[in-house]
Formats: sequence, C-alpha cells, structure tokens
Amino acid sequence: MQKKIKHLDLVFSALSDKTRRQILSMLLLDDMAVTDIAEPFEISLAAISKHLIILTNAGLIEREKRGRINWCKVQPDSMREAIIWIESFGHLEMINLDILEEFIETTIKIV
Amino acid sequence: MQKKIKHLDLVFSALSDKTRRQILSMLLLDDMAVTDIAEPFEISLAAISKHLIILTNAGLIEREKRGRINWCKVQPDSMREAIIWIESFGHLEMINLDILEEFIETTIKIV
DNA sequence: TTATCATTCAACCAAATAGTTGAATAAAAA
DNA sequence: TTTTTATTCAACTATTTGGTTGAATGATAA
Repeated sequence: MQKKIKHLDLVFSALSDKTRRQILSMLLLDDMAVTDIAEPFEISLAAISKHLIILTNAGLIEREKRGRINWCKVQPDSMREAIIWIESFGHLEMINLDILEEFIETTIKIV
Repeated sequence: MQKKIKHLDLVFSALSDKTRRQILSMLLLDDMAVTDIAEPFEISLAAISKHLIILTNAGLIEREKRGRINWCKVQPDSMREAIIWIESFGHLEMINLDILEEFIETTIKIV
C-alpha cells in the first residue's frame, strides 16, 4: 500500500512536465533511441536523459539496451492506477467518446 | 492552446502530492471549510492553505467565502482534460469496472 | 468594544527540480 | 588501434516546493 502511494506520486509528477508528456506521445507512435527522442527538443541531451530517468522511475517507459542504443518504449499499464484514481472523480462518468476520438487525432499537439 | 498546456501542468502537478489527493478525496464526500480540512493532517494550517491555493489554481476545487468560513468544493470537470490525456494511453482500453468498483469502496485510503 | 475564530500573508529554510557544461564510459566503425 | 557515436555522470546554478512561525486581516460572538 505504501508502495502504491509512492507510485501515484511518481506518475502524476512525471506527467506534470510538458516535455515528458511530449516524449510519451512520441513513444506512443514507435519505440525510439534516446538521441532520436532528444532531436526535436532544444534542451541538452543530458536534460532529456534526466527526463527519461524520471519516466522510467515512474514506470511510464521501459528501456532496453541493445548494443550502444538505449531503446525506450512506452509502458501504458503503469498508468492504470492513475487512471483509476482520476476517473473516480467526475462521479465516474465515462468520458465523452467524441471528445476522446478528436483527441486521438491530435495527440501529438496536445501536450 | 498554450493555456491548455499550462492547465495540464497544473492539474498533474497538483495531483502529484499525497496530501492534496487526500484533500480531494475528503471533498468528494462533502464540501468543507479550510480549518476542518486541516484537522486530520499533522502539518500547519498555513501549509494546508497553500495546498488549497494550488488545488484552486489547477481548477480542481472552487472556493466560496460565506462569512468568515471559506468553503471548498471539488470541481470534477477540471479533470476532464487530464482524463482524456491519460486515457489515450493503454490504447484506449476502458478500465476494468471491477477494479474501479473496488477502488470506490476504498477511495479515502488510496491516496 | 473587545475577544475570538478562520484564514492568509510574509519571511524564512531545506530539499527537490530542471537546466547547464564538460568529462567519463562503453559499443561500433574505420 | 583509433575514432566516433550513444548515453550517462558529476558538479554546478537558479527556481520551485513544502514546510515552518508569527503577524495581519476580517468576520462573528460576547
């Protein structure tokens, strides 16, 4: 139970940064290497590396090192707990599917 | 669009603190005054007041001052955007309703 | 009016965060 | 072997965060 509390902190905290949400959106489309993830951003590679460590600690992504490439992939299951928590508000109304669909079409922009 | 980005930051950041999540859970049951919200916590009233300001800025709660009492109520709609964002992961699987129901029964504890 | 209650403000502190640059490590390519 | 590429580490800085205490404000009660 104590572990769960900590995990929720880590997940929400990880999601509270625009850069990290954008990274997750990118990884939704395909697994990527650290250098490629960093490419569209203007901050340093070391800064991106730190963001990836935070995402990894929250369980939101997983890493696999093959050769000198460190592959990153999104780990959607890690958000289950956060979804449950956040869904319990709004009196459990399921969200409007039209809005959801519209969102999907613009995922990358809404970060 | 820039505003939306900011708002998501504020919501996820507000949710990343255990005390604030607990406050939201309490407010789900009933509207409360600041002093009553602070009662179960061991930190100072001023610290609780700061948490409430953060929750207010994120739009997660609303305040109404009647007399010298500052009433707080949860504002579930403010989470819609966050729900949409977070739901887009896990490939849009709706969450398991059994898990959800179990969660509801223990809402206050899982913070 | 005076005292009390509810809440916030102001000033401060310690720890965490997000960024930097330059060096270190480790694998692949030349 | 030497060089290049991919990534992280180390040390540093500026800002933010979550907490404190004591004073200030503003409304109600005595």
